[in-house]
Amino acid sequence: MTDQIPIIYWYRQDLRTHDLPGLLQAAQSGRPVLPVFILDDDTPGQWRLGGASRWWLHQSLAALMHEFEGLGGKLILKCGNAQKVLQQLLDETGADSIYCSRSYTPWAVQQEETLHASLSKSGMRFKRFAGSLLFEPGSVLTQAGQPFKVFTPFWRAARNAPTPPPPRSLDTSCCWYNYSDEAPTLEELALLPRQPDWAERWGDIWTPGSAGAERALDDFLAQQVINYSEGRDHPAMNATSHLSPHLAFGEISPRVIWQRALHCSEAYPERRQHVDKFLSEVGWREFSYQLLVHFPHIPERPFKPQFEAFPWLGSQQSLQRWQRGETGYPIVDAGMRELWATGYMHNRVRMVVASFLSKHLLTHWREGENWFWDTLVDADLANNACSWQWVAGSGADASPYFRIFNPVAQGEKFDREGVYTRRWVPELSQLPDKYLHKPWEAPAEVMDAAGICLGETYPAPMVDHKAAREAALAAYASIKTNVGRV
DNA sequence: TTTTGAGTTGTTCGA
DNA sequence: GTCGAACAACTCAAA
Repeated sequence: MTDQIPIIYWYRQDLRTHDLPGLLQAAQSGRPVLPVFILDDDTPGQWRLGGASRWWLHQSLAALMHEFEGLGGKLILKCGNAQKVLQQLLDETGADSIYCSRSYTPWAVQQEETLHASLSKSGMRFKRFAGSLLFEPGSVLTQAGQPFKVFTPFWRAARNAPTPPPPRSLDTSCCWYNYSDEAPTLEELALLPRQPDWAERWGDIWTPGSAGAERALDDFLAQQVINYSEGRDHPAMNATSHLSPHLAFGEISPRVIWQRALHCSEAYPERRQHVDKFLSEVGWREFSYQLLVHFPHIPERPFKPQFEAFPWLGSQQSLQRWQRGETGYPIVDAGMRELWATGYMHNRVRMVVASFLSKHLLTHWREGENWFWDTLVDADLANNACSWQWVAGSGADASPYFRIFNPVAQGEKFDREGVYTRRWVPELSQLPDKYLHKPWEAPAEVMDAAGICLGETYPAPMVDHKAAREAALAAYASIKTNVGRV
């Protein structure tokens, strides 16, 4: 009775049931399907999930388990080395096949290859399906057959490439495998923070899971997208999609985003420019993934090799002030505190704080990358690594070295009324707009009236902008001579 | 092979 | 206050 031999569907980064080709094919086989999620903290090494991501994962798994109940099935949880756990499951259930959604992070690619080799030796089938991206890495190449290193031509080529396949739903008539052996509960995975529970109120801000993701997309395309191109730069405006954590955990398929966004463009031609801008942000995710696949050292080493010689400084103490939002530059501190309080930071502010760490504090971008990895609910290896390298100047298509964000000018330009800054740095809330982004310039009577004492109630700026800028330019100049010699 | 045009997100300076 | 130019070459991608 081969049709009774179960298929294991192995969940990792794509925590949904909709538009998941591997799950669909398993279900269509008519054989019983056993969906399993394995928490593997063994294989990823330094890139095991960070704290904020674990909180999200817990909520997302709860949502996915609920989805399976609605489908009449049950998602099984396991933890440990995924290869061993899967081998055990094959033995226990008599399954002969494992399906999954293909991964692109270097450790996961390695893990899949090892698994593939060992399974094919024992006659088992291991099938990987494309589910996380619009364009498979390697499918969009230059005319010379090379990966793109510049975003604009990459995205132009992608948009001219065959369009991603339309999303496909799961049939309702699936046959699920009845797994009765022991498996940990969600609580036993111990993904939630305790003592202290710093995520206590995150449930008010976020709705992890596919339903929350779909709602975020629909709301965005119905409302915020109308003014996305400009609004997206203003952190107080709530003009962005907030889809990043949903995408990072695959709760929504990028093909669904693509299809609905284009549909929105067709229905409302005046939104087209904004929709295109939004899609190009999704395009940056695609770009980062294809860079990561072709240059797997990107999370650890500079993309531009001359940056190996960059004279990074940065003390543990200054890193800590940046992490805690105590730099004395209000827009930087607002961003770092938003991150700590919510597991998220507005994109514009991410650039400002990243520029500040790497250029004003001359701290290695990997310190920032690690901090973001641990604290962001949308932490994504490809986006995180490529974006940090972009800001630091060592990445592909990077920000030029002389582009050093002025945190005062950025605050005044993008948070003119100070709504964002006052929200996250409340000790400055009484300061007039004119001085909000540079409290050290406020006259004594203004500071008194606002109840602020620099160095006591709010830190004095930890570096002088002008001096820091010049030091950064000098540091960058020092590796340029290296380029000439190579 | 060589040539040519272009490249996410900025800042500062001087007119 | 506003505007344009300089920043500083370099690498990429296509013709």
